[in-house]
Amino acid sequence: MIMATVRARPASARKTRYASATRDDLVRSAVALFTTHGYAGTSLDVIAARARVTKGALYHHFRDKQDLFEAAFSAVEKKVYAKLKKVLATSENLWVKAGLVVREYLQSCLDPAYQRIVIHEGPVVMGWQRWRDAQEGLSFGVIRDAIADLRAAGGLSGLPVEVTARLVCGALSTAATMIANSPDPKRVSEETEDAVVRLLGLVRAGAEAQGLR
Amino acid sequence: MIMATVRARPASARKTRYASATRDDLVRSAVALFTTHGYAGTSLDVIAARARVTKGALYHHFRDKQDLFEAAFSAVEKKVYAKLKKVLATSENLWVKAGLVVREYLQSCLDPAYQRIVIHEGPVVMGWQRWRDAQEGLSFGVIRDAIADLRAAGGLSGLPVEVTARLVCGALSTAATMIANSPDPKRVSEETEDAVVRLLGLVRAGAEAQGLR
DNA sequence: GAAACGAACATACCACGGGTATGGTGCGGC
DNA sequence: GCCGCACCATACCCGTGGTATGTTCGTTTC
Repeated sequence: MIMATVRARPASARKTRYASATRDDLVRSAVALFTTHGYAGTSLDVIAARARVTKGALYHHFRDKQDLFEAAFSAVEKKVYAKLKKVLATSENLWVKAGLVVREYLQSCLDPAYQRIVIHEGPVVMGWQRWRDAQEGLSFGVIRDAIADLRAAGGLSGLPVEVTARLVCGALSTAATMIANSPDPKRVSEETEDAVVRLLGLVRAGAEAQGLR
Repeated sequence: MIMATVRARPASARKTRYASATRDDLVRSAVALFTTHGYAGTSLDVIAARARVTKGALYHHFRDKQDLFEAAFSAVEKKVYAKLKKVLATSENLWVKAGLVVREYLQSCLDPAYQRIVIHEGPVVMGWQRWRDAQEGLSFGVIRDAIADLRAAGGLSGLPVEVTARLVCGALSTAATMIANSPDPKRVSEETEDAVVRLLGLVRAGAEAQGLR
């Protein structure tokens, strides 16, 4: 029984020392499957199969299913973070910049992966505390900083920054969910942006009127 | 082998024809366990045991685990709905009433059961669409109506009601989650209410300033 | 009034999926 | 050249959702 080297690997046997590549494959596979079928609806065997490995490899790189989920979470979050950071680099008027960040974040929230993994299943799978901490230095940090700038510039007298940022994020993610699940995303999207811009305008008008008095 | 009537029932054998009571027991048990251990972390056997029955009884009253979850969801939602309805019955100034509703909803969101079952796990377990529909006639309906009144009264020029209501709910539920998971709920709660009231004030000021022009 | 019927459960069993224990293989270090 | 470890596959265990079937007892029907 010689049969040479053709072991019954999941196909296209990877040689060796490609550990990080394997890890990335697993994360990509997890992101795709968690996005379409959810955390509970995706088995580890299927994730591993899509990455052309077995559960053994998976458990070599990750402690458990939750650990893999967190890796997928981070991967998705980092992309959005990069986009927001780029928008924030433009040096316009603070209020204008706030509008841009809001617009960009709304757009990011439309990504199915971000929506399901980060917004919806994140707090359930990871637990809210851990979910919050994981976002601290990423997309949420950007939004919080924007609001802090706004406050420092004089508007928003005495508004607690952290809390307000959370409120804004909550509202926006809800909005994005609404858009994504709408039968007519185009229309709802415009309506939502309109509403957000209007509200932002009202707050600005209120802040200025109050500031003048 | 006579042994009389003493069957090995899960203790305290219920006679018969107490079907609705059994159902309620199961729902109460589910609410309690889902609240503390989450949907995935709670087995049907444990739920049944707490209700002093077996899985057989559970599957007689509910199609599957998800069906039981929805029953628990409805039970929790109805309580909050009743409270909101009561607050809305007071006939004060519309803006004052809006403030009261916001305050009451925030308070309701602090209930661990409402927080975990309705806000967090609801959309994940039931799917967002179904979750949205299930809330339509309950707590969300109350908030949407309040905003509709506000708009009809002249303020909030041309704001889309449905969308705005979703934004408000999203922000408030996020706020409540933040409060509940804070190491110092008392302080964060006050801070949050302060922020919400301030923002509401800003919007009102903006609306009035804009309305005067 | 007893036989038939069905609601309201209990019991026994299966399949699937997360997790573990163990085995194998090739590369780097000495 | 052999040792050890990273890297991964295979085999297995067990908790859990779901199903199929059995059992009891009140209600109905003739």
